[in-house]
Amino acid sequence: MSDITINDVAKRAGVSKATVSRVISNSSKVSKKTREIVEKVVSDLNYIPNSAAQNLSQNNSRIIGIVLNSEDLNPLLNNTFFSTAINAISEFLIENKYYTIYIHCNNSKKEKEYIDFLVKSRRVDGLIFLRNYDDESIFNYLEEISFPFSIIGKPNHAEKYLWVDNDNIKSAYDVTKKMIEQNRKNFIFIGGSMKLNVTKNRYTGFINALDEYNIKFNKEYLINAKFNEKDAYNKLLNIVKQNNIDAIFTTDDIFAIAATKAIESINRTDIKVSGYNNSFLRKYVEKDFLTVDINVEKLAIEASKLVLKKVKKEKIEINYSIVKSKLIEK
Amino acid sequence: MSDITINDVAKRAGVSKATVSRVISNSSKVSKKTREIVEKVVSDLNYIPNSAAQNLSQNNSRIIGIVLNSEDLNPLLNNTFFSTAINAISEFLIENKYYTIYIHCNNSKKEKEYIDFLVKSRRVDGLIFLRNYDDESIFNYLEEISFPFSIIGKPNHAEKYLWVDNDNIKSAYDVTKKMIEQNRKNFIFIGGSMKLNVTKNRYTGFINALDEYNIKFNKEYLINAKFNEKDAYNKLLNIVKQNNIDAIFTTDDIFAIAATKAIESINRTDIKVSGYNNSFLRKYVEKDFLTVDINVEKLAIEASKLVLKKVKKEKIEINYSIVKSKLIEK
DNA sequence: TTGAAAGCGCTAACAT
DNA sequence: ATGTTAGCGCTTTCAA
Repeated sequence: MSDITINDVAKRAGVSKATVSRVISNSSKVSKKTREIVEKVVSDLNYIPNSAAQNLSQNNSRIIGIVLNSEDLNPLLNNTFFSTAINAISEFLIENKYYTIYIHCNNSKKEKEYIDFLVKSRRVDGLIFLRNYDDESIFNYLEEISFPFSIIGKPNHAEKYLWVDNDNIKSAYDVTKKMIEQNRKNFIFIGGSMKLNVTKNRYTGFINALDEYNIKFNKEYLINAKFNEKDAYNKLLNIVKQNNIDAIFTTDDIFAIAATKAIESINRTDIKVSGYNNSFLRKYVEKDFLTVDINVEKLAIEASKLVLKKVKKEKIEINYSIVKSKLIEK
Repeated sequence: MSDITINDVAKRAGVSKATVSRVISNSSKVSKKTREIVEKVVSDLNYIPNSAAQNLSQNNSRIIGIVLNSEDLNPLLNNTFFSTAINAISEFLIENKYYTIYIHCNNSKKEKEYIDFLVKSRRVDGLIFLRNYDDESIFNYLEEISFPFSIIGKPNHAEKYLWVDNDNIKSAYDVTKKMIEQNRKNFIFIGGSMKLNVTKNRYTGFINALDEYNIKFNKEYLINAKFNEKDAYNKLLNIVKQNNIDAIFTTDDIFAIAATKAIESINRTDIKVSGYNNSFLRKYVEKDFLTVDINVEKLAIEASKLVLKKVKKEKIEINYSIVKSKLIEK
């Protein structure tokens, strides 16, 4: 490695390193002539500034951390959410001269410690949380030390933080309404833990639609399942067998697929099913179902924009961004 | 933000910052007493060293870059390879006090430029390439400037670089042999581009097994497909319909699924199918097929180990690592 | 418009 | 065993 420094450039160009710095940062008043000379040398020597030196003197890192808690990993592996989000974020940030560091907290207890280390060592300028958790203490902490971060998924204290999300109440309402209009009345609801806002909100939208049509929902048909196929499958099968079910609303295509296979296994393909995420997995079941495209790219980019604004201390008019989701029928 | 520095700690502990530095780096001889005093202050003030300053004076970054070329993105999205690899790498590296930066080259032409920037700006100490490409000029360049990197997937110039891979020739041989032993003779081979070493090697192993049993392979049954279901599906269907096929060897579960659906559609489920990657997608087809678990975690970790050794200038006995894959039958 | 010089927070060689 | 000091490579004030 040659390791050209600003001094080499300065010497060769016959100027001071301050001038080179000015040309590099593309700012301050430098005469056109000087600029051209310096630029020529920079290009000849293929000079690229040492980032550690820049970071030290500017007290930043130009790195945004993407944080994933390991509890989220399993569901995400069955999903393109993770890859899509990371790719979208990194693509967006790199256009803005920021890099993305990826932190996977494989140990929930260590999360605070990890993040504290990152923040205090100034290794990152900001953070993006891939998910909202029930426990928001880490958000609270970061807010206290006024460290920039944004969250994908509306947090409980939505007014305090920067976040992006779909309107889950509305999308669930729309999906449910669609099924009701197809003469469905006897619903099962399958979702993840009710501790997750996403489950709560979709449940709310679901109930709203039923209320509007004066359909009442039997709480015994509310299934909170683990994110693996078998769990939802088994619970569901019991209910369907013994009851007059004609529709199954689920909060994830994974559940929807489980549901589809369950009803196929007992030849009840007349039952309507809906899911979320517009997963490519839908290709792998015979019977298609309703789903919702949550637009992960957009969520990722909006979250990046928000945290970047905060980092750059730009004015933030609205502390959140609602990304439109889309009902997919075929 | 308080931004405690080494000076604050030194002052408070009544020692010089050199001593604090020694305590931090946990090295040199510091008296037990002094160490305890300093450690107390460090913990009281919750001091964490500024990474930019450390990086600048040590001329490193403690960051390893994971590079993905966008050409690879599409196939990877249908796969857990990407998420699994990134998570395994980052988990391993963080235990070794390294961070992972993720670079997605959305523009192949810019790859060299991006990487050059990362390297020259000293933003990364090493790189891990998630895939091997036919064009190895970037590897060649990095080798010339002796910048540490490793590759997941055996490169053409295997002796020159650090890499990890499975023994694809052997695994393909094993799979094929297994099918032959089940009295299969008339094979179709479906793989990606023959420019990819992985395709070439699996094809070689496939042919080796056939040769051993004196079965000859009709080259017209060699399908090089794009990584989307339809492509393989259509080509395949034509061949199967008109010929006496009894087995389909494929280099990816995605292809295997396409194949399975194709043969199901014409009621030829008597045909044996094999794939690669032990994908969770297998759950979503009726008829199961043979597959190979390539052990992505291990590949990722071995690649991390190799590049880390290079970064730390440790002696590297063998420049590659062959990770055992596993034939999965049910 | 340009340069000199201080300083960012740390490490490491040297001295004691 | 500990302190002094000179960098690391940049940015940024201040002066000219």
